[in-house]
Amino acid sequence: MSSLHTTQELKIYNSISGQKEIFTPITEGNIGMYVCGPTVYSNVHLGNCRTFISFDLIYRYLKHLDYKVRYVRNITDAGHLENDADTGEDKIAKKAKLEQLEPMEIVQRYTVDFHHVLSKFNTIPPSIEPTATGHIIEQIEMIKTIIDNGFAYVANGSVYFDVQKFDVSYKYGKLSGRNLEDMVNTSRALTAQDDKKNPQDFALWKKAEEVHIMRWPSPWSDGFPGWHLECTAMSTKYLGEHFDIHGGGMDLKFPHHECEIAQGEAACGKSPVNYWMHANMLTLNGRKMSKSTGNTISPGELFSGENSIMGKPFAPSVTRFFMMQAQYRSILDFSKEALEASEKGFHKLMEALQTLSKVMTSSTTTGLDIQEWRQECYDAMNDDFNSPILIAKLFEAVKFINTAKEGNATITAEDHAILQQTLHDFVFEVLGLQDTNAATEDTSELLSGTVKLLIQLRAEARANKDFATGDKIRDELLAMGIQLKDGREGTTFSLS
RNA sequence: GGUGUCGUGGCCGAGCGGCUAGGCAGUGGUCUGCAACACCAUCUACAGCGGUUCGAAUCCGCUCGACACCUCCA
Repeated sequence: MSSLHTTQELKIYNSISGQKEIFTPITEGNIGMYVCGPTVYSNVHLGNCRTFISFDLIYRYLKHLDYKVRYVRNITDAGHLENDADTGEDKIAKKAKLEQLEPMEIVQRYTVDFHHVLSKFNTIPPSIEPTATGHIIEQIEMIKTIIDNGFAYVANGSVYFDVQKFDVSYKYGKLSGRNLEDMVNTSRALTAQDDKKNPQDFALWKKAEEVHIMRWPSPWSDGFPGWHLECTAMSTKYLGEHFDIHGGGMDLKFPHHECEIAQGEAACGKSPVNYWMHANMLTLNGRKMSKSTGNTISPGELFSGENSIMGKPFAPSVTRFFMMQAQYRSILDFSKEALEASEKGFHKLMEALQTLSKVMTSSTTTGLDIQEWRQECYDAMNDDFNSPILIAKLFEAVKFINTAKEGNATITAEDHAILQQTLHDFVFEVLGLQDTNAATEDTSELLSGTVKLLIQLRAEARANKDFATGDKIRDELLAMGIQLKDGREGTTFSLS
């Protein structure tokens, strides 16, 4: 299927084996992919966004390879506790109390924010976006199965997963490389006074306190489901007991994903996922961005420039490009200098795309083997979605385009078409970038006509050596965000 | 304390046994009335110390340092 695009197979780094593996879907031509979504109790920060942008790249490339992808990303709107002790409070309920709102108002507000921000980053919505509260019945059914299979116990109205017992039959810790014995011996967690038999056990169902508003009836108590269980219930419902790819942020690897594996095996008798993928963290000042420590910057603050770190606004596409310049498994550090570098590079890339349409074709191609270059682009992405290598390749094309424009390289009409198509595919379709300049072309005839008139007036002034007037037009337009560019064939403009 | 990841030129960031990563900044040019924009050229690094090898940033060992997870976090 992918042979249309590439002669090499797609390799994916599988977190559970710790190495790159050739990707083989369970059903040829189809992929089931589940990514853990946000807990909607506050505005998303940029670190959260990186994970979803990383998986957007992956989703886009898989689609580009003509796979039919069912992409499921949940919304956690209940059950995510502040901590694992019995006193642990549901994040959403806590926020609701704080803001004196219904929990569902909290959920709605931050779900809207989440969607709004992700659309700014030009991410494609998932195929299905299920919520935890919409799947209480499925979760209760799954808990019943796990109890029936002997891997969970009821205590005081709550249900806990019996990790010790599970470990005997299936081994707990496969994903995170831990073994239960070590964990028992070295656990830092103080023995919380709760209903659990062992500190490693985790809640499948929690009995709600009297004051707790978020509660649903179940065979064990009025309560709410455990966080880990939500993902298992929803992934099983929409992708089956065994599916291709499960992703999420690196910080979910343990315990969240480890627990998902345990639940899947305990309920269905088999490992739920073939390829585990983890996107790495975005750091700020060398530290993980995190809501709890306050070391964050929000997308809104970044776009508007209203923040103490950056000193100027950065566009969503520039930010996205910045993220694509690092591989999704690497920690990426966020700074003004790094963003500015990406901004310049991004504009250079976009500029070259415009230039390409003006390059004359010839009877031969010299300076770049277009077919080979194209293959190298695919090789980069096939090697575990190595977007930084892809971008390096794109810049090879940029150099070629500029050289060709100067007449120091040539390209045939056929190669020109391939180059244009390939660049378009990778820049817009796969990397998901948006050309801020191109928007001007269709945005407004009015603007473009007006600026052209000013350019003409300026040209006349300059012809009369009235540089003061010419410079005034130039400088004031620049102040408004319109950059005039004096070239050999006259003056053009772009929005900055 | 346990588990794991990582230390690359001024900055960001690929590579992971032999071949220029790339972007930005800097420097030198081209263009321009002056600029800006743009374009061209250039800058040769892999924490330290040992070892394996014909050859190591890349493999092994040790040392130092950083980060993440083990409690909520994408």
